[in-house]
Amino acid sequence: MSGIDEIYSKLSKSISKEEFVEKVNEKVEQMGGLCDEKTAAMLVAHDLGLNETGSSSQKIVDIKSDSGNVNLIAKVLSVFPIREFTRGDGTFGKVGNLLVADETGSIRITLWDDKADLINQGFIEISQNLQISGYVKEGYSGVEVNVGNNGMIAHTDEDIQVKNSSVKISEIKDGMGNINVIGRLLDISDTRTFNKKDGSKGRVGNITIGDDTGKIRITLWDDKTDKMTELHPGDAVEVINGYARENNFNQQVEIQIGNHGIVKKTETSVKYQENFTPISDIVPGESYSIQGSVSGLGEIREFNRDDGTVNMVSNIYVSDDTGRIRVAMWADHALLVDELDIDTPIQIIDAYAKSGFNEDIELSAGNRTRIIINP
DNA sequence: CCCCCCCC
Repeated sequence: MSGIDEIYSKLSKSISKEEFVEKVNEKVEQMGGLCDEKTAAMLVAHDLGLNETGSSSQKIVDIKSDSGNVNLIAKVLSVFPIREFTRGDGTFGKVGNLLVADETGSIRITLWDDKADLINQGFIEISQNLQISGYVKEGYSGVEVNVGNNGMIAHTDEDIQVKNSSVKISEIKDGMGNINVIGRLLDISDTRTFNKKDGSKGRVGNITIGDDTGKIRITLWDDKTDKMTELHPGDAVEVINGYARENNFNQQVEIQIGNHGIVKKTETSVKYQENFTPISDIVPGESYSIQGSVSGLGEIREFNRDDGTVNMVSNIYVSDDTGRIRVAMWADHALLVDELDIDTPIQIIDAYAKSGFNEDIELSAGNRTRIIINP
């Protein structure tokens, strides 16, 4: 082993002796015994992106598509679920992705097979600091670092300052963590209480924010719901360290604010423009916002739901240049008919479209819908 | 981890 000791001495900051020796032995085997240990050690160092002067870590901003093998130290911002696939030769493969960042930027990491398994094994989690060795490739969404058999993922104690940049709402995808975003507060829900699995009471509430790229629902849990009483529609709101999840309710991606997340008022100015859909473009199965004027008014009706509770509904019609649609206004919204006349300008924001009475398309204005009269 | 899409 003396041949490899000399090489290892320059890499000792980046990899344990044990792991290095293991990789050297694997390399010798891979080469069918055609190279000696020292050569194998040099190849392993090369695979790991560690050159022999021992200067190891590359900054993310410097990683380019032709960087070859690289070694970087970065913080995990997001962990994406593993996918399994079948290769052309019939064997199974696994692939997983991370988003990591250092003080110079962020980059996507693609993990293959055993390395992808590290995600499921809980070895890789959001906010961890990792040392990563892999090879750079131009991926689907830009330059990424691939970590396969010859690569390495290790925990590191090194302190990493992450470039703290906020994202636009349209960039937020399922699975993202450490999300910082600024938006205009559009809507605040009531706080609901519910029973947790362990029998204790939980609290949950929602706000909706928008920026110039879209809008997104934010879910606040437990103590974080207290913050909602301090916020008002129109406020500029900053989210720090949220995480994105697709809800299992209507498959929309939302920002979750857990223990480590923050929501607060900020003085930044935020542009938001509601995106209204022409009435003739509405198809069932999605939420829409429309703007037009009242062209029909119904009565408030009370009814009993299957579970015995009483609810009320009123129906109105709204017209724009392209068409006319029925809008069912549920619960408190039903009372608005008393404030409406024919031709009253109105905006119905975030109402669900479905096929209703007589198979006509109608909008359902429930408790996630905002209705603005005389906007 | 929780939730309207219900009426005639």
